[in-house]
Amino acid sequence: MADRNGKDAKPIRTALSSEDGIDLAIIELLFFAYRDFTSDPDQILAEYGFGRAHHRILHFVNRMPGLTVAELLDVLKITKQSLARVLKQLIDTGHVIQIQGPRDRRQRELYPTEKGRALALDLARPQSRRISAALKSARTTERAGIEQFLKAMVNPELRAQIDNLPGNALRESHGDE
Amino acid sequence: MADRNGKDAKPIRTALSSEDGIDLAIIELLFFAYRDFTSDPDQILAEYGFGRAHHRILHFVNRMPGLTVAELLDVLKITKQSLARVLKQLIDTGHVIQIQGPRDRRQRELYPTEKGRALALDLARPQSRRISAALKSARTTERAGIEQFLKAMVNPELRAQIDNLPGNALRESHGDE
DNA sequence: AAAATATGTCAACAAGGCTGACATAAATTT
DNA sequence: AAATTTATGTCAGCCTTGTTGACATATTTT
Repeated sequence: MADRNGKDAKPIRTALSSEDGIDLAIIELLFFAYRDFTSDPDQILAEYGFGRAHHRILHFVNRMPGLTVAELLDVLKITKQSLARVLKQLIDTGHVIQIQGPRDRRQRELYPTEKGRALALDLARPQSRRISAALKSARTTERAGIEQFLKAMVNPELRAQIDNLPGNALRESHGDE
Repeated sequence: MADRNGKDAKPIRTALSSEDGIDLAIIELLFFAYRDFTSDPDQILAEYGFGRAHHRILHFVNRMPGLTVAELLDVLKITKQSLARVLKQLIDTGHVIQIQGPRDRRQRELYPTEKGRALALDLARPQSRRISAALKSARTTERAGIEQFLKAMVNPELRAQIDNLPGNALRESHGDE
């Protein structure tokens, strides 16, 4: 009757390692790399009382000006109620503006203001600098290999989200087209 | 008096692109890659009523068995109150156990149980599979280049956290030593 | 005219961060 | 031996950002 719920079990004292064929090195590298990659903009955002949610919205509104609320929801994969709260703050602070859709007047097209564009750039700059430095330090100037690897990490059915962004030369052959 | 707080400003209709020398391609690839990289374990965790916080704790307890609460806090960079809530659940469910430190009896050494080790492996497996597939698809079998890039993305002063993990052959020369 | 769609909004809830305050046991310092 | 510091635990409350469900409005489609 001991060990009813798994308590009072024995401790495992050996470290998990690459024994079971798990690629721990890259799993952990992705964790640490992403943690620090996001820390740069996080600091700037805090000055504005913003968070990562604001960053994501601001980034995609800048990358796809005029996208509708529904389109933004689709990229971010969150609910409209979640979006509304954060988007409202970006609108109230004059970083984003809404314009009634020209063909369908129910839609709200989202655009950055100059202020919003400037902030998006401020947030992107340290990330870009970090990437640039990392690319240099990786002796193998294998930028292409790194891009291919990262893209291949994305779910196949969602890779279109990448291809649909403007000026992304990173398109694979799609059979025809 | 118009434009008091940045509202009623003009919309910018041009998309942000690689104009200002910002590396948008890799910024976005990291975002999408990490989003999907974490989605695999997230699904499994949901079955247990766990979240990403549980995953992080479980991972590092498995990778550094016997580490103390203070050491874990240092790796995760969260407060002990945040840790306590989640760690308690892992202990109550028999995934992690605490053992009084042998030299310093104030310390609590954290160990995975068999159950905890099994779950950690279940969570790591799909991530490892995704990485393996991505490495294959990146024609350039430049694993080393990718590892170097990711490591170079981490804050220099925090790279020791990577080096201190067991069985990580990814050590740079540190001058002497 | 009726139904469907795009958006907004209200209310309530949860996870997982945070801070501040205080308690305990054990180690260290005086 | 006494006082202080350290490692940990815990209580209470707050914030952000996600969730669901319900309902309102304007506009487009059927």
